[in-house]
Amino acid sequence: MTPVLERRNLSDRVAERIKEYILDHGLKPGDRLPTEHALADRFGVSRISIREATKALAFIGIINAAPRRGLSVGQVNMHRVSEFLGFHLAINNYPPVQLIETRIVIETGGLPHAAKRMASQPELYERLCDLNGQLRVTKKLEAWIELDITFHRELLDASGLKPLVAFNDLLDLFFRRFRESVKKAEWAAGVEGHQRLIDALRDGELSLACDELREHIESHKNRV
Amino acid sequence: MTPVLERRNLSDRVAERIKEYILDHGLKPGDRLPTEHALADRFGVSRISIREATKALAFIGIINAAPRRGLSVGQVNMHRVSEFLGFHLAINNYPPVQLIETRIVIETGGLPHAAKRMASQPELYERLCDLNGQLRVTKKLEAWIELDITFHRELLDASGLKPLVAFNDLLDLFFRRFRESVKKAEWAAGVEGHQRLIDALRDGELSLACDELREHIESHKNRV
DNA sequence: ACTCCGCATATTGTCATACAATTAAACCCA
DNA sequence: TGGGTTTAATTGTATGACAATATGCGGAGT
Repeated sequence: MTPVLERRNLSDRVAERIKEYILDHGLKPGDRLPTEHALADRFGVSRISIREATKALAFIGIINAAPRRGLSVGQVNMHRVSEFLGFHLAINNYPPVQLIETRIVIETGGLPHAAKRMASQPELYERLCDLNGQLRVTKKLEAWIELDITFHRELLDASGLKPLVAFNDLLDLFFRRFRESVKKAEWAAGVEGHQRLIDALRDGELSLACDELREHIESHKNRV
Repeated sequence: MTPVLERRNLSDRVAERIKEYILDHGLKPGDRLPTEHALADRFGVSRISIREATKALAFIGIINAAPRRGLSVGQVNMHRVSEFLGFHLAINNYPPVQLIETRIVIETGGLPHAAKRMASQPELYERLCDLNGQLRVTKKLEAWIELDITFHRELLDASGLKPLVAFNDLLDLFFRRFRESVKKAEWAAGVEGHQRLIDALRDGELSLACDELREHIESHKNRV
């Protein structure tokens, strides 16, 4: 039926067609797609090509595949994207200082929005305070790192700017290794820094909060 | 040989192993990988699984595949990722206001660094000035949009923060459609805004530059 | 000896087929 | 009607085969 598409990898073209199919039919995340066999018939290619295309799409979360449930539209997984981009950055070796500076831009950039929202939603402060409380009593390095990441993520999430959160997820890949060299004494300092930061945010002391956060992130500079 | 990895899609695990292989061997873009058969032997899986994994990786540009040349490490194709992020947007619809605010954060966040570098590298100013000059005399909308994107890219690039530039490239995808609704009268205003912005940057008037840029980007808000 | 043409060969691209694993749905029986 | 069991549909993985194609080697011609 399909009169031989152009050149290029067949599976790439198939992936393109599948995306078109989703958009043309107005499918939303969770909606189901035809089976692999049906798609193979529809596009006039073998199941192999369909699978290579769906695998590629599934890899980044555009679609999900499960035995017996078939294919369905997925929510694109930002974390997955972060992994790839992280890989990209890893092999390109961006200088750590640039990563740190970028992180400062992203995180402090979210603060004004977070402050605004916090003024009308006190539970944002509560949440961050609670997280920092957990951080304060955590003894194991690994758990501490996870919590620290969560704290920074929630802090940025409080800005309400989802794309910014996605970018931050990405940068986190690199900071994991920095975090692993954190010293015991620095934990406490970090926790106190967090506290001053969110208190300043709550009180509307925006520039103070920015300074605090910048200093907090810059402490990584010593370790590069 | 490999004693049955964990659960999960075999091809996902293979993709993971391939990424590890690249990192462990310190391969750079352009370096060649083993052939599909060799990888199949190495990982103890069939060629199908290797192909599904390599297809997924190739889809976003982590590796390249060509007949007779074999597999090689690629540069992650920002355009490819953008495409897929754009698809994400088409399905999930981030509120345009969030995108605009995110963009303001990214671009104004680069300004302090740009100002610092511009003080010691006057050619950065020259370059931007030249670009804006071209912008001033461009008559066709399409060319104007391309130039405008280039201007903003170079502006951010002047900050020296490559990761920030990468993020901005992602956001650009979303702004293309806004730009297409630009009115003739607004072109001129945009060009003058650019000029005031870079002049302020050159003069070290940082907060003035930030205000100018914020206002410039916020002008998109009217069009959503 | 040097150049250029052609061919063998290695590698990805695509296909057909088969079976395993899983699970959602249908069905049967009490 | 309810619950357990069977069935069937769908993805997951493997094997084998052939096509297409570019690369590098070798041979022929000058």
